[in-house]
Amino acid sequence: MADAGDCAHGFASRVIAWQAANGRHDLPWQKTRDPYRIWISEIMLQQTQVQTVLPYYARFLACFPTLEALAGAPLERVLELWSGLGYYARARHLHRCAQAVAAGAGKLSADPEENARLPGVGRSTAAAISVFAFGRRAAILDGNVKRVLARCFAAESAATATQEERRMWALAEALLPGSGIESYSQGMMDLGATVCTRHQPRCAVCPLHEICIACRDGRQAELPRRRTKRPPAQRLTSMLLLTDGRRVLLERRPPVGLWGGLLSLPEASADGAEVFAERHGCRLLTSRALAPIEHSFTHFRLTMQVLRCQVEVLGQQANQASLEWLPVDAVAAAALPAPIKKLLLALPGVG
DNA sequence: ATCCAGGAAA
DNA sequence: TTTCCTGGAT
Repeated sequence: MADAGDCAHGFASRVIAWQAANGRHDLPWQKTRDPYRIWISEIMLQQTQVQTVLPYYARFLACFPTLEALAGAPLERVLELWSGLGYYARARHLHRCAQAVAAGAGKLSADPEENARLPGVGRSTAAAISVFAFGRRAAILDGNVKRVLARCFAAESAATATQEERRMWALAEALLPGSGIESYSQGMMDLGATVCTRHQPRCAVCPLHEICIACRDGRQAELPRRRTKRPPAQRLTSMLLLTDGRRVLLERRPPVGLWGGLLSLPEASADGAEVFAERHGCRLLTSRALAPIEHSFTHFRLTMQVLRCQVEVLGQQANQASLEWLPVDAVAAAALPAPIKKLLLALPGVG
C-alpha cells in the first residue's frame, strides 16, 4: 500500500530522510521504549521546551524509576519535583494517572484511544506514547506539528475553532506514512522546533521547502494564523513572609486552581500582620515591605506585595492545618511556585 | 517592559 | 472558551 504522504509529493519520506540526517537522536527519552518513561517525558514536554525539561526529567526518574514508585509516593513529593516547571495540574494528573494504572492493568496501553482517557493525557500525548513506546501508527498534533502543517499546506482558518481543529487532525492523519512512524513523528516535532520556528524559519534547510505553500508565497510570517488576543487583566495580592530566622511560614494552596497543591506565602494584607502573627502563635518584632514582585501568567499579570515579618515564635506550631513552618535550608527543594522560590532564595540568610 | 511558545481540562 | 505557568526572545 502506498504511503498517504506520497500523495503530497513525498511529504512523509522527506521528513523521515531529514530526521535521519538532521533530527535529534540523543534525548534521554529517545533511548528507551519504556512506556512509563515515554509517558513522563510527554507530560513534561506539554507546554514546555526540551531544554527546560531535561534536568526535571532526570531528577524525576531518579526519584520515581517506575510507575509503581510514582503511584506509591505522596502528591507533595511529586509537586516538589515539579516545582518551577509550571502547569502543576500536569503533576496532579500524572500522580492520579499512575495510581489509576497501578490499580488497574498495571501498565500503559499500546492503544492511543485507551490512553487518551487517562488523566492529563489528551489525543496528541496519547498518540505520542503509542508511537514512541509501541511503534503504533497514530497522528501527533502538537504546536510544532500544527505550525509545519499550517505553513506547508497554507491551512486557512475555518469558520470555527472546532472545524479548524478537525481539519488539522484529518490532515495529520492523512499524511502518516505506512512505515517509519517513529522517525516521521520525531521528525515533524524536530522540524517544528528547530527549522519551522515561529519567527525566522530556516526555510533554506527545510526538507519541505520545495512543496511548502507558505515558503513559495512568502507567507511564513502570517501562518499559522494568529490567535485572538485576550485583554490582559491585572491582579494584586498581599502576602506575608513570617520568619523566625531559621524557618518561614508557608501555606498549602487549595488542591486545584492557580499553583494548586503547592506551598506559597500566606495571603494577608500588611494591615493584618500583627493579628495574623498572634493567631499563629507569634509575636511580631519587625516588618518591612519588600519591592513588589511582578509575575505574568497567560491571562493576567500578578503583582505580589510582600511584607517581610521578623517574629518570635511563642506557640509550638501554627494553629491552622494548611500552614507549616519550613526550614530555610529546605526552600530549594520545596514545592514552591517559581517566583516565590526565587524570592525566598534571594533573601539574606535563606539562599 | 512586552511578546510569545506550548496541550489538556473544565 | 477560559484556565492553568515559566523562561526566553525582542
